[in-house]
Amino acid sequence: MRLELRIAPLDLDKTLGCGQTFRWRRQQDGSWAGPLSDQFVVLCQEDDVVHVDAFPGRADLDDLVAEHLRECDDIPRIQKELGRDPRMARGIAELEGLRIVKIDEWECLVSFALATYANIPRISRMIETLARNYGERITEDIYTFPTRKRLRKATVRELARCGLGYRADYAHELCREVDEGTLERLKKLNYQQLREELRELPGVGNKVADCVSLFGFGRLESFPIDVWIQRALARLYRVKGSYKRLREFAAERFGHYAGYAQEYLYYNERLRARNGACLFLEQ
DNA sequence: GCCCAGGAGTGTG
DNA sequence: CACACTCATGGG
Repeated sequence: MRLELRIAPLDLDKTLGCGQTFRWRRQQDGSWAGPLSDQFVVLCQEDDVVHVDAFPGRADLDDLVAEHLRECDDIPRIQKELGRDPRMARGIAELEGLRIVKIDEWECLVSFALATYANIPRISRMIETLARNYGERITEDIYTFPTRKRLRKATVRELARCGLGYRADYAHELCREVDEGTLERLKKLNYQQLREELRELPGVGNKVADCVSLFGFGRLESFPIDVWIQRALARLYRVKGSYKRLREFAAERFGHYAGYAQEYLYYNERLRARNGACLFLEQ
C-alpha cells in the first residue's frame, strides 16, 4: 500500500535518527524502515513529500504516519518562540526539520523505562528482542511492539534473558500496574498531574516521566533531562544542579515548547560529541 | 580492560 | 530537598 504525505518542514534523518525513537532504521537508499503500530512502514522523503509504503496496509495509514510525525505542530511558530532565546536563535533554523515524534503511550512507557542507564544501540536491541519474542509478526523479521496483555505472560527471568538486566523488573511490574484504563485516564490530565502519576509507576522517575509525557502523551512543555541535556545546559547556560532546578530553569526559559528546545539541545549536544560542531551560541 | 550509557530506587543528612 | 550509593550489562 502506497501513498504520499506533505509535511513541511521535515527532515526525516534528523527526526527518526536523533534518538527519540528506537525502532526506525535507515536503509542504504536513504529511506527509513520500521514498525509503526501494526504496520511495517517505509518512509522516503523527497523535499516536502513523504512517500509512504506500508504492509499489510490499512485505511487510515495517512493518519497513522501524520500523527507519528506530528504534522499538527506549527514549526514556524515554535521556532519563532524558541528563537527569542539568544543562545538558541542562531542554530535553530538548521533544525527546523527536526520534529518531535508521537509514540504509542504503552510502547513509549516501556521503551523509556528500559532506556535507563543504557546507550541507544542497546535500547534498540532490548526492544527488538522483546518484539521478536512477545510481539506479533508483521513481516519476516519485523514484529509489533508487545501489547501489555502479551508481555504480562513473560516471567522476570524471561525478560532478563532479553538483555534487560535489572530493567526486567520494571517491565514486569509495569505490565501489572498499568491497565487499559490507566493510559486513557492519564490522557485527560494536565502535564503536571500526568507527570506526577507517571512517577508513581515502577521504573518511572523524573526523566522517564518527562519522556513519556513528551513523546507518548504529546505534552510539548515537557523537558526531559538526561546526561546530554545536563551537559548542554551547563555549557550553554552555565546552569547546574538538581533535576528540579534544571526543569524549572527550562520551563522559565523555553515555556510551553520546552520539549522542542530539549530536542534541539539534545541533537546539538550529540552532534558536538561526534564532530565537535555546535549550532548554538556558546558563552 | 576501561568508561559510559536518553536513571531509578533507596537510604541518609 | 539534595546528595551518595547501588543496580546489571552491552557498546564503543
